[in-house]
Amino acid sequence: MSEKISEAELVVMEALWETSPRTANDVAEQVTASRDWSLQTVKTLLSRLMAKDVIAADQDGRRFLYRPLIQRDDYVASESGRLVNRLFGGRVSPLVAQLASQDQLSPEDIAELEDILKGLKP
Amino acid sequence: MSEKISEAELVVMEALWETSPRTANDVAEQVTASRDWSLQTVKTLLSRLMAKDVIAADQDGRRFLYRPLIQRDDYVASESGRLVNRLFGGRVSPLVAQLASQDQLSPEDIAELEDILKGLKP
DNA sequence: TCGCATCGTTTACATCTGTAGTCAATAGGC
DNA sequence: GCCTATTGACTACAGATGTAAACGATGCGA
Repeated sequence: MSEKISEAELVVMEALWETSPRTANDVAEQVTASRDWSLQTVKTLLSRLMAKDVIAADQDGRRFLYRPLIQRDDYVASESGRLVNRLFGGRVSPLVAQLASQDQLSPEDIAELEDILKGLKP
Repeated sequence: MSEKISEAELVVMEALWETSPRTANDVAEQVTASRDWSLQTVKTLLSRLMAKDVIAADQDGRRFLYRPLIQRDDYVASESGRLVNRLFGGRVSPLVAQLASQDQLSPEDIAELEDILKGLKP
């Protein structure tokens, strides 16, 4: 569901998922802390996200307050699913095996994975 | 390491990872089984992959035999890592939790995950 | 009330991507 | 030896993306 969110647009979405509703300036301020973008760039990205119907804006006097229309969880789920399908034929365990072999699994990850599995087993 | 591989280019890479070295026609034949592309399109994608230095071609008479320069495992590892970093702050378990909550975990996945964890525990 | 600061909107432009046609070299058949 | 089919190279072009300047409305302070 909903159009593809590009890399740059995602940065803006993250800001909105973190706090919303908020103004364009407010978003830009947070975003430019990590990316060296101009205010105009952030505004363009907000427009494009509006066009893609993944955010909405409510007028507040002369400005707009932007808020996400899709949940981060939903986005993350669909992206994760896409990756698993694209690279692992839809199987999750090869992905984890891959990450494990890269030492990307922290002890906390391991403990939490055990809990997850326990929860799925009963 | 190495340039970004686009979605369409990845389809061609998959064909080369599966069998290589092979000719452009050979690749195209396999690829067009799943995508409705012309031979020219596949050749263009091969050129771009060459430009990105992720494949190489060895002359064989009047034609070329193409082969990957990067391993599928390496690509998959870096893409997986990118996703985990981008969406889960580098933590793997939230990703699995996410997939689990979407019922994307098959019983085989669960069994294999248990094995993976067992292997990491001793 | 008048100019300026502030927003959002429109326009711009280079690059990347998807998709493919055309061209030029060349090798093999007749 | 000449024509044709094959093959890689070059060119094309529309849409997406990254990045941003210019423009236009409008409300606020003087």
